[in-house]
Amino acid sequence: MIKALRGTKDILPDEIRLWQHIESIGRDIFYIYGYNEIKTPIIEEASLFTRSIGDATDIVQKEMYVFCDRGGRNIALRPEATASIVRSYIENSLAQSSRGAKLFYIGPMFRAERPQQGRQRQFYQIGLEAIGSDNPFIDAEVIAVSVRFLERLGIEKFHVKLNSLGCQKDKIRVIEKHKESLRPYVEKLCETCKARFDKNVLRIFDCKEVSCRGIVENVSVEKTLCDECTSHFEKVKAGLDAIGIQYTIDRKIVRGLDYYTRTVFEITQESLGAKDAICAGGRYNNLVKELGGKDTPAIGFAFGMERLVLALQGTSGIRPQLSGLDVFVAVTGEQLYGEAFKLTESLRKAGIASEIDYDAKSLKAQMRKAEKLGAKFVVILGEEELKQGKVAVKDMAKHEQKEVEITDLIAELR
RNA sequence: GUGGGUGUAGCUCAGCUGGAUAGAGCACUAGAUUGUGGAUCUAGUGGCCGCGGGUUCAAAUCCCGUCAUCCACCCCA
Repeated sequence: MIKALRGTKDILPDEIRLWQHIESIGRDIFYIYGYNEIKTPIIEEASLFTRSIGDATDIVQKEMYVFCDRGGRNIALRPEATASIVRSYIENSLAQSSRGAKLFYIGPMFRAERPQQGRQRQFYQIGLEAIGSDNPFIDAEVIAVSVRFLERLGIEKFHVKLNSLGCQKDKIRVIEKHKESLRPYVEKLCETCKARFDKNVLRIFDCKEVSCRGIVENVSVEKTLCDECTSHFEKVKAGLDAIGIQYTIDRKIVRGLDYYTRTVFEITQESLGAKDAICAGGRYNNLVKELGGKDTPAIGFAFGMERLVLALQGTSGIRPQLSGLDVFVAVTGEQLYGEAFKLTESLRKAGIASEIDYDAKSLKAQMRKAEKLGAKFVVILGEEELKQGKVAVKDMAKHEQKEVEITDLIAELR
């Protein structure tokens, strides 16, 4: 038997209502804040991601699906959307668009990770990007959108963590500084932190090993950002304060993608387990230029759809049901299916959601099926009534039944 | 990539110190007097016991391998 690939899954009709619910609330809130939807291809030239995310990162080195197509091109399944959107922004000159470059997206991403709760190899993200401004109000606005989105969904117990990585110069300086101060202790660090020393020093400060924590505490963390970045960060905080968005400053928020600068943030949610980040994002002021566009600042975030679904299932919030059926058409005998077929078609043509079971045996079985499908009405075709041009219409909720002229049926059901 | 847990009916699971036709609940199908739903009762369908190998007179049960899955690490939404 062929099964779905590791880390991929089917989203079945029962669950998909929840997905649609999330997407529709997302679309609403994003439009309210002035964002427009964009769909970019799932496949891109692999170099787009090695250049944007960083060719030393795990995402690119170990987790990206890369293959050669028949033309010998080096293709990647996108591991995230920001790079694609920036590529599209440059390629389509969206800077010139009157709609501006506030964009949102919903779609699948691919990373060859080991699956666990809230982590799939094909997973879905819903996110947005605001390209074109470095104004700290935009940072505050973008964070506000993500918070309002969660509020509208009815998800509770989430927590905004905020940090600033500073500009490119700050980042390099901070990394060098940390390496310098940690260098004497490298041998005492745990194995993963030894690897982190070269790859991602900042993460050492987030290590759970007791020994590493001890070392880290003794290393002085001085003022790390330049004046401009400090002031920018202060304004972002002031913006959030002004509109009542709660957050905490967390110096450990580092983000794994190379392109982040200045503001970075993460939203965690309690019911998610180890993968508790439901949303993450930040500024990427150098990316547009790096991918060949004009020097343009930008900021964005992404939510993990699977994690939104988990959080929503963990909340006592709304659970959308499969939409009910208007009418179930039942017959009292096999020979009536011809009439029933025509009648059902006329109902559907009139926009009334109708179902019929051509293989049902007894009327009882058909009634049961109507009940299961959640039909509001059952239209019963009986031999006697049909001779007079009538059918029986049963209101399932009221347990009432009456005879109706076929010619009046559609009006009756509306 | 690393570690641990788990693979038995569509779903949740029992059975596992080897022993005869592999079980329950839910779900599904049908029946409980004539052409009428939800409740109840009755019956029925449905299993290569994940896959491959080994030990044994005998394997769902023990051993090895493999795949899948879950949780955690790494990393990350």
